[in-house]
Amino acid sequence: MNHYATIKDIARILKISTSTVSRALRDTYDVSKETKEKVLAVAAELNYKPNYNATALARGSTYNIGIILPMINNYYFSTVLTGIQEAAYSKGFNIVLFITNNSAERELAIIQNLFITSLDGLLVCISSDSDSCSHFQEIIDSGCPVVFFDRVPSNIKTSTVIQDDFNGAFEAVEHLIANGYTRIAHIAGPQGMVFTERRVEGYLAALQKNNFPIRKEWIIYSGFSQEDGERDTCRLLDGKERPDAIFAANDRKAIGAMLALKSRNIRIGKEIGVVGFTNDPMSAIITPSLTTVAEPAFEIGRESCELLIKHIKKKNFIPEEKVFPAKLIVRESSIKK
Amino acid sequence: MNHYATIKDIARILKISTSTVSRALRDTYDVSKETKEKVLAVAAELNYKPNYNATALARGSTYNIGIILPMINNYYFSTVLTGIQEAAYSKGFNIVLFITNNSAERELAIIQNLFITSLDGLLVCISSDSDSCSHFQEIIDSGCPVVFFDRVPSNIKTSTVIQDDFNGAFEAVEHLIANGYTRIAHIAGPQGMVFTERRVEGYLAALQKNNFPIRKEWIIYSGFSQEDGERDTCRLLDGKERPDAIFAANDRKAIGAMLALKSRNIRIGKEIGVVGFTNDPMSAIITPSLTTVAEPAFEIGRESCELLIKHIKKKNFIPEEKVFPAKLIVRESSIKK
DNA sequence: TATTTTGCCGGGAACGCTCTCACAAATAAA
DNA sequence: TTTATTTGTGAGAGCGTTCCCGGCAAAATA
Repeated sequence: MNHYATIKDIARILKISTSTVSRALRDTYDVSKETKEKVLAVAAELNYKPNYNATALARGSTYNIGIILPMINNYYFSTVLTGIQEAAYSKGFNIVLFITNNSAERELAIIQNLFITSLDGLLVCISSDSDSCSHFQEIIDSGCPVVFFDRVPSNIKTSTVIQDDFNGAFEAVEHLIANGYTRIAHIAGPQGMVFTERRVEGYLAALQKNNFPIRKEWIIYSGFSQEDGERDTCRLLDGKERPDAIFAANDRKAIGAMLALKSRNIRIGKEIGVVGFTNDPMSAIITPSLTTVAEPAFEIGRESCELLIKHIKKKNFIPEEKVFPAKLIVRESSIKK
Repeated sequence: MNHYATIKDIARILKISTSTVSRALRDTYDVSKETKEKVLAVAAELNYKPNYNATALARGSTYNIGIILPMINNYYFSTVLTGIQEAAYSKGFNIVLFITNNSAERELAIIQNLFITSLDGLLVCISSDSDSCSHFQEIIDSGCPVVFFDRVPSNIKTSTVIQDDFNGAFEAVEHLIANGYTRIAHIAGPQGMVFTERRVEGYLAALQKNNFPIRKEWIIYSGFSQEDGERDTCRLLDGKERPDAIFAANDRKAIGAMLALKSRNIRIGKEIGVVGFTNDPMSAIITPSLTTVAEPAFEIGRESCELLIKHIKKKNFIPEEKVFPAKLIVRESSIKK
């Protein structure tokens, strides 16, 4: 490794003790102005850099927080991560990033090999088919604060940050109904995930409120990708009864749906309405533009991180549950005109 | 911090020395099978986790690499980061992420406060207006391997990984010429950046090869965003002589250009051709679909990281320069038909 | 003047681990 | 049997900090 000057070097040069140097560098009061200045001068001259590992070992706390994400190469997660980073940076924390690729195995491997002793806290969005909750529980029990966001486990008591999936879905479906669509299908996320269920519940609640029948075959659970959306839509179109609107669990699936409709020359909006969820920039670019439910991704990331840091700073925190509102953004894909 | 069992605890229980425990856990040969098994059993029972900071301090090397990126919430960088993460994970390295928000000040602040002693290496894409090269030089001189990718500084001798910007731009413009466009403008990235210049050079070389005149007013330097592309395009359209094709330095700018053309009811392709650079998924979604030059983002990330790890493992490396080919993807926006 | 307070500093243990060296016991070679 | 080699283990220093404790002079108070 690179060899930098240490406080011992500074102490030797100034013929003072290492403790004094340490105090001077940390700007503690117990040191005279002159020696402090001398120390800082020598430190600058030697290009002194504090050894993070030594500090962490001595103090018992690193300024690192671990982030576990299913993926980062889409709008939502990259924006969340940007928000996390913003909060961490402003509070002097570093981010150690882990990506699970939506794989439960990988998530498990990461957690097991996680050098948890070098992290002050953990921010996690569980992978879609995750079943590693007991491992998280173990980490929490050991005293390491953990905050979950977006995809949260149902059976762990700790802080969570999510968007209002139920009301977002509810509003989306009500909007479709208000615009004259009567046969509304839902292409959902993977079964078993909390946010999938909440969005389904919002969908169902809107149907019930308006006295629309519920058709099981019009709720299709699958993955998050554009291809999943395309496949789900084809299944719907090939069914006995064709819906006249599709509410998708996210924008990628909605875009997949739109591509499927386009390839069959079905006019989006006029013949079949489409609403997504996320407000991916793509939704504004695609033709026709996609009506969607906006999630405050940046804010969710920032808030999650701030909450975690709060927990790190005062232990014995009481878990909080933060819910961000989701906002309907009406565009062309859901207007019959 | 969380309190975990240490090797001392294990040693005390088994009445052996800490050195033996250390050896057993690291699976060194210098320990008998029985004691090793006993140690592992006790370690598992106590839920022993190695203290990363202590290990790093004693060994003089962490398994952390720092990543400095201008931003991550777009296709290119989030995909590069995914590639980096893949390589790091498979080699047992952790990623510490820093984001500069395209700000030179922020980049400088990050570098200065970088706890460089806790990083084995650094992977960086400099921010657009970066002028902090001397700081990087200092880090390199101190013995910390640094690999630059995508946006590389021109005056630092170390390994770099980039795509073939010159030939990508050259092919894009040749393609436009081959499709009958004769007045080709270029909306470029920020002036002074290596990759901006290379793409401009490729653009100019293609014009020269085909004996097209070069018009300074048809080369506009600005930022990377969609809004920049929109603004640049409006300037071109409002100029004395209107171009019949626009080659944009990236897809975001190209999409901005398309939006500007659409809002003026200019038919993209037929009246004015557009070519981008990146192969952002949006380029396939937008109507008409956008012809672009694909960059192998994931591979660039993976390769950069592997190169860095190679440098970490054997010091006194000789700098390498890796260039990935860029590939033209023809779609609708550049076809007159 | 005697005593307490204050400001400044040094000594040294501690954090949890790795690694070198030394040494005894077991084995192989002479 | 003697000598050399291998194998398994322990002792202890060291990595670069922080932090508690105590000392000592100067200043403030009695």
